[in-house]
Amino acid sequence: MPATWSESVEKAPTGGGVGAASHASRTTYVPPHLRNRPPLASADHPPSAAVSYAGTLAGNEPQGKGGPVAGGFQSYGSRNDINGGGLSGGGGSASNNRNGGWDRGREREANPFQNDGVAEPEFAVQENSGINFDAYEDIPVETSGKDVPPPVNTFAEIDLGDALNINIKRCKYVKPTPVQRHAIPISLTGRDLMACAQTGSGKTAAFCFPIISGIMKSGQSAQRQPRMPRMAFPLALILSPTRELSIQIHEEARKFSYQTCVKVVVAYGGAPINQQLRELERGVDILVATPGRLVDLLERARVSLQNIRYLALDEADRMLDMGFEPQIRRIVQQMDMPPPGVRQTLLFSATFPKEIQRLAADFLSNYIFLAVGRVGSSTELILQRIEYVLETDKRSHLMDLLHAQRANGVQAKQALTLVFVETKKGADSLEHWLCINGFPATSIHGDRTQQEREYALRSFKSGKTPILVATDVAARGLDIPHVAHVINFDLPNDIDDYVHRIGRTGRAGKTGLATAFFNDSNASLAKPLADLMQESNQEVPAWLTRFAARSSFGGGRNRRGQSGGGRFGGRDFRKDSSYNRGGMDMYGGGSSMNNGYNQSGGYGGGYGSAVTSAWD
DNA sequence: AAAAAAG
Repeated sequence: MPATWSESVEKAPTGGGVGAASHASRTTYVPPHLRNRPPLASADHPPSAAVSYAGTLAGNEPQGKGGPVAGGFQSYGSRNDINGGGLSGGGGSASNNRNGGWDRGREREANPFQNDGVAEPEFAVQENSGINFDAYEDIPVETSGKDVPPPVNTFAEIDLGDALNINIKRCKYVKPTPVQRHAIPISLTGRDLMACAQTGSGKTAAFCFPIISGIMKSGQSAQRQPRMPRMAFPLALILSPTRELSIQIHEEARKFSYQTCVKVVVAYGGAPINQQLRELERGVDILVATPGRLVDLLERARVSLQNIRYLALDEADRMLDMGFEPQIRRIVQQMDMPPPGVRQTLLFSATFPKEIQRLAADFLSNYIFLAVGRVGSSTELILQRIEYVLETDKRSHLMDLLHAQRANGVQAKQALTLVFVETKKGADSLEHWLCINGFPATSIHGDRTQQEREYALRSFKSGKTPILVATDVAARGLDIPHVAHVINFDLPNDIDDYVHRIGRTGRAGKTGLATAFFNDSNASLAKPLADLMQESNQEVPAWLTRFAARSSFGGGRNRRGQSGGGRFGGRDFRKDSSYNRGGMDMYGGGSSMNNGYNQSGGYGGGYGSAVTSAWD
């Protein structure tokens, strides 16, 4: 067994250990994001790949192609009506209720961009500038549903409004990513949407832009009910499964809505509620929240959902799984929220099992299904290694991996390592063990105080504590730049969780490494894991294949098999006849399947042959 | 059996 990942990385150019060999065999394939990328400094990309692309890299800086963008933003120069609608047109009734006038409110608004690049000076590289957005054209996209609006190619084509366009520019978004190209026009026409999408390519923006734009154009921001001055009436609700993810979405949304009339507030548990209540009292258009705290706020009658026009569920499959479903139903169906068809509902996730799609249909009306991306273009950025490690050997094996990383020297600071364990107790004890052995580690899990959780995440992100031990609280959605290595110290039981965990690395077009410790207790994962690896062009160890054959022999089920390949969720469950009995028209209209079904042209057809994404 | 989400 090759001792370390760094060893295999060093050998990668010539083909060395197992990992390197598997990688070398794939050198001809260049993921779409990386085509035409400028040469990469190998130090920034410890785990592989950079070398392989050197031959095809041309000095083609994406931002140099600013033509369409510059033109796009300027073309909005005459569209004062959009901003005017929000700021002055609606100002009399809406914005004046807050802080005595919109200009005063604006003066007070903290600049959400000011910490960009300051908090992490050593990570000065612009995340976006390395991505060739044009190359995204190759990603397969599938849409279905009635009357799907065509995608756009530039932000300029979309009527988002001046203020939002300026913020898009501030975010250095040059061009819409595939999910944005498709989801934004769909959302702007008011249609409900179920999107299998990739956060790394701008998922948050894909649902935030239409919401912000829609609120601005309506000129109804931050309305208050004079009779109930202490009750907040948000126009949009964004729910997410963890507090940290809600915080992250809030930070993003604040950037997008900077210097607009749109007010974004976040509410989550573990933090003092009084400050959140004060924020809500000052007016809120978009409420980002975790379910528990929102229920609390609803019970206290401090929030009413009666004005909700937009509902977005991030990590929607998680939000609708067993643990969350009752709470979500309570919020969405049993309070005062307008029903489907009145409000607009947007569901986003990378993984969307058919069972969950069926549940989700309860919340949607005549929706469009959208799937973006596939195995070959994302997961291949992550080198997956599975090692057979007995429970008793895990710590010393982990120590070997970390020692090797440390030996890499200076770059080790940037090579953040995220270690997933199964239990909160396990996280605590592993963190403690790492620390007493001289490794700068911290941990995040649900038994730590919210203060500790946020501090741990900050400390990790900044590189101060380059090792983070985490439970699944950190598995989904969190965008942590510079995670070079994800170690599944304990493998999860659900292959979806594995996909989300390893997706914390290899983001924004960078490469990543994912190592997992496998032993007999993970037998049930063998088959789905081997299948997933095969689908993403990873080298599957022979012993794992044997394990998979053995464990699936006894009738071990996995979702991949059930869903007919394509655990990515790349198919609309409405097309599956077993979910569509008796000729019932699941599309919600009078049209036939043929009319209702729309393959977006030019993408070379389906990819039902098992598609997954390591991005969210 | 465990994690997450209210206090």
